[in-house]
Amino acid sequence: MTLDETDKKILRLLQEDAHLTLKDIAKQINLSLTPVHDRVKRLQQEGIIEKYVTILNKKKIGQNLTVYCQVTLIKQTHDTSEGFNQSILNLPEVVECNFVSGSFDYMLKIIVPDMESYHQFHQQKLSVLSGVSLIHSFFVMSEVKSTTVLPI
Amino acid sequence: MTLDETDKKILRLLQEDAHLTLKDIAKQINLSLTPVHDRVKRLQQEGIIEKYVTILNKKKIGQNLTVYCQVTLIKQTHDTSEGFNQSILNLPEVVECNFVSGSFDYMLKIIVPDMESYHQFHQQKLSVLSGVSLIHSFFVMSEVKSTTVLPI
DNA sequence: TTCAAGAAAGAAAAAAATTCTGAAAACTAA
DNA sequence: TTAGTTTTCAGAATTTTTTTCTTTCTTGAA
Repeated sequence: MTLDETDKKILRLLQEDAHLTLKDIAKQINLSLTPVHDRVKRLQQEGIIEKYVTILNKKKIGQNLTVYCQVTLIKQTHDTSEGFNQSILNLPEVVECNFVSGSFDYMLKIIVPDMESYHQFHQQKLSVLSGVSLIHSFFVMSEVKSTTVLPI
Repeated sequence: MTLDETDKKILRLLQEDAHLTLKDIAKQINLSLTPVHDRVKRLQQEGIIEKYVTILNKKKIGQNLTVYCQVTLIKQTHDTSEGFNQSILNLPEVVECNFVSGSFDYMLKIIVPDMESYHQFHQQKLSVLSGVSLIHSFFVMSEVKSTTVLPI
C-alpha cells in the first residue's frame, strides 16, 4: 500500500503516457521487465492505478465551449441532493460535478459545441432538474492549463 | 478530418479504456484488425486522439482535498496575464486553469493532500504571484462526477 | 464494361506482454 | 553470526498484440 520511489517513478511516467511499453519504462528507471511488470500489476490491483483513458482534442471534435456553472438547490436535504446527483450522472455534457462549501452548492464543468448548445443545455437539461434554484455561469475564454497528472 | 460513425465508435471505446486491444475494438464494432488499426493511426496523426494517460486514485495517493479557486488580477493587461499563466504552468497542484468571463479572471482547480497543504499553497505559492489581487476558495466536500469522456 | 479509389480481410513478421524459473539481496529470529 | 524467510529482480520461453504486406470486394466515373 505504501509507494516506494520506484513505484512513484513508474506512476509519474504512466500518468503522462499510458501507452509506454514496459520495456520503455524499464529502460528509463534502470530495471528489467519483470519488476516493472509486477509493480504495474500490483498498482492496478490495489486501485492506485484507476484506469487508462484516451484524451481527445476538444476543438477537433467540435466541442468549443467550456463553462463553469455554480448551482444552488432549493434546499440541501439528502433527497434533493441525491436526486440532483443521479440526474447529473446521465448528462454527458457535465464532465465535472462537485458538492462544495460556500455561497452555492455545486460547481459544474460543462463542455458543449457552442453557445447555442449551452443555451439549450441550460434551458432544457439543467434548469429543469428538480431542486435546482439558481444557476450562475462562467464562460471559458482561454484555457491556460488542463492536466490529469497528479503531483506524486 | 470528418468523423464517420465507425470512427466515433472507436473513439467512444478508447475514451473509456486506452488499453483496449485492436482485437477487442474490432470485435465490438464488427470489423477486422486492419481497418481498426488504420483508423486509430489516422485519428492519432490528425490529433483527434491527443494522448493516452493513466488516471490515478487521488485518495489512494494521499491527495484528499480539491479546491476551486477564483482569482482576480490587479489589471488585465497582456503582460500581467502572461506572467500569471506562465507561473501557473509550473505549479503541479494546479490541474486546471482557465481564463473566464465574469466577476473574476481565472477559475482554478487545485488538488492537495489536506487543508494544511492548501494553506501553504495559498500563502506561499498562489497569493505571492505577481499581479494577483483577490483569491476566493471553494472546498469540495463530495465528488459527484469526474470524467475525461467527451460527448461524441 | 472497364478502370481507379477506398475500405476491409487475411496472413506473415515484428514487438510487447505475460509467465515461469531461479538468483541475489534484505530482513528476521535464534 | 547463521539459518531461514521474504522481497526484489534478472533472464528465458510462451503467448498475445501490433504492425506490415498482399489481396479482395465494393463503388463510382469514364
